[in-house]
Amino acid sequence: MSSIAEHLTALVSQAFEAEGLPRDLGMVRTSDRPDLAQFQCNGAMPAAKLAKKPPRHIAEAVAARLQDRDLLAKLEVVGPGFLNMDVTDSFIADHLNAVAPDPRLGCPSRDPARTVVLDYGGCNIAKAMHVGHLRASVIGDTLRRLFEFSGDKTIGDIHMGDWGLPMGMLITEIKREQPDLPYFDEAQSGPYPADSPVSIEDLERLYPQAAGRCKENPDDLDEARKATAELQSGRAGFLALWQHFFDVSVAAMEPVFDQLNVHFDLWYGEAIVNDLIPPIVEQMGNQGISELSEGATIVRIAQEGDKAEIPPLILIKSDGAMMYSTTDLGTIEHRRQNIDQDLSLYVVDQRQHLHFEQVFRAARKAGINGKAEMEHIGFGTMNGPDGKPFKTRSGGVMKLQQLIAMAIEAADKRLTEAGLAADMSDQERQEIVRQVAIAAIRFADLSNFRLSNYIFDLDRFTRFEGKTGPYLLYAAVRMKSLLRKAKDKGLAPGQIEPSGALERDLMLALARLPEPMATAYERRAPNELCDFAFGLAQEFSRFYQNCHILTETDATLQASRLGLVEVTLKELLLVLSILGIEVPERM
RNA sequence: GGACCCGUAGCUCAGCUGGAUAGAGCGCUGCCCUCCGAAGGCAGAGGUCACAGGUUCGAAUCCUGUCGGGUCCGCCA
Repeated sequence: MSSIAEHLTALVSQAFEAEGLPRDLGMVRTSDRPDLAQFQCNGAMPAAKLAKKPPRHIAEAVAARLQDRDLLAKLEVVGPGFLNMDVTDSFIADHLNAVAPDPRLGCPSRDPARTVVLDYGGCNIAKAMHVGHLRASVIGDTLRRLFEFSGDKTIGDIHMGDWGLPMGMLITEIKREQPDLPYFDEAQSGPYPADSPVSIEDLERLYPQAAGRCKENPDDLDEARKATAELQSGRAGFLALWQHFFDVSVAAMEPVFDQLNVHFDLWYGEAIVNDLIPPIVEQMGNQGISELSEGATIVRIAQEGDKAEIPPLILIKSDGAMMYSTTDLGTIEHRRQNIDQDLSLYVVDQRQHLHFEQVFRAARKAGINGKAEMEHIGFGTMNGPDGKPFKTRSGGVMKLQQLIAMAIEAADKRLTEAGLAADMSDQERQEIVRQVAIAAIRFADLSNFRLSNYIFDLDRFTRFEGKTGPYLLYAAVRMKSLLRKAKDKGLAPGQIEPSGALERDLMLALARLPEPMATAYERRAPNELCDFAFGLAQEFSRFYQNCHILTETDATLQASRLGLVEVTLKELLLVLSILGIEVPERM
């Protein structure tokens, strides 16, 4: 099954080939000028150069080979050599009837399917998630859903920051407050208590406290370094304590990600690759890739063609400790050993672009990535109304939980204003409020192009009017409501029949689905799906406004329109599910 | 100093692998509820696509330069 545009592309490509021209000139796409035609092909213009013939002549020759009247309602050559096409209403209707029962709604599955690891989240143990984690997790989760739908096998990895100096700082800080805990007694090696001696609140308080102390006093810093080294070399008490940090932190993260509909398959962190680091360092030494420079072990990664000199990757600092680049190499090694992966996507702030360039080059140089391609999927920052990075009113870092709470409050207010969800139980209403809030946040974030910075404006995002998540929810709920009412009246959706212009416009919009799906995949650009979902909802509203269904007296037309509503809903729900947006039954 | 990202309507943003009259939302003006959810629809005003060159039959899109904003640049993560 393929889209109408693909179907036309195949035909027009054949015609170009028959004219002795390259096939790919026959690419047909949705017309930029819907007032002139439904579909267009611009291939005659570039062909003119190759064939040294006027583009109009080429377009006319191609057109002459396309006299398939069952398919084309219109075929004309316009302007310098545009090939404009309309397909017949019956072809469009047939296409939709074929696509409607398909769970993929006509979207092809990628062949060959690949195994793709997506690295998003990047949260740190013992530190509350802040707004910066929102984009990583929402974009990453959406790409995971998109790749999975497109036919790939996907693995989402949160890739937590759970190793290194901050852990040593925490250990020494806790020792200061509770020196009698068994974890610090070198004489014993367990078993240790099952319950954590610290809560997430403790950790969030202790970490900044410890960091401040280490900054002030070099002796404290040394102690923290020592504890870090002991942890990393496997001291049992410290490992047991660290495990509590990990568990307590994950337990705090899970509900936040649940609220956001963000899912991870793997809750790995840096700690898991600890043992892989020494062999990698040794290997790179043996390969002659690394070298000593100013006391540090570095990997030079400059390549020919670089516009500027790219600084080397530091594998081991002059004090013997490793850098996060080293850990990232460890992660690549870990994945190569454990996952048969074809591609790794790193959904991380664009500011880290250079870092990933360094890591990828070093990994390729040493061959530790195996067959896996690696790609940094950067994104811009989320700013406050002043255009600067989003902060709380008092100027501090805003926690992700706080932001979600604000969105929920705003959504609640909107629903009250609109008199929605008024007759529902508290529990039901609460869930709808959450769904509206998350739809607002996710849609707002995803509808901007990934690399752009954007301004977080909760008031705007939670509106039901305009290009917002709540508007899409409204549109989908209205469809559900309509189908419910029809069912109550004993009406069932039927075959979609060719009918009026409004129906045709909606059908054409529906038939386009594979295009944004493919573009979003190729460019790793969820905003393509947002644009499509919004355009579809608008097209539906137009149809809904003007084509009444429940009062329609022509039974065939009525069943056809109901069928159209049903497919529209299916398609909208599919796209929204990829965006991680849930739609309530009513609101 | 060097590199990367960005500059499009009053505001917030799409469009950028070259194509016809540059789009959307908000805001603004005027219409449309005896009818399925008006949280909607229709019509309209509003843009020298930062600026200057270049390539091309054709440039918001590609190239060069200038100006303006952001970011990054070996021992933090």
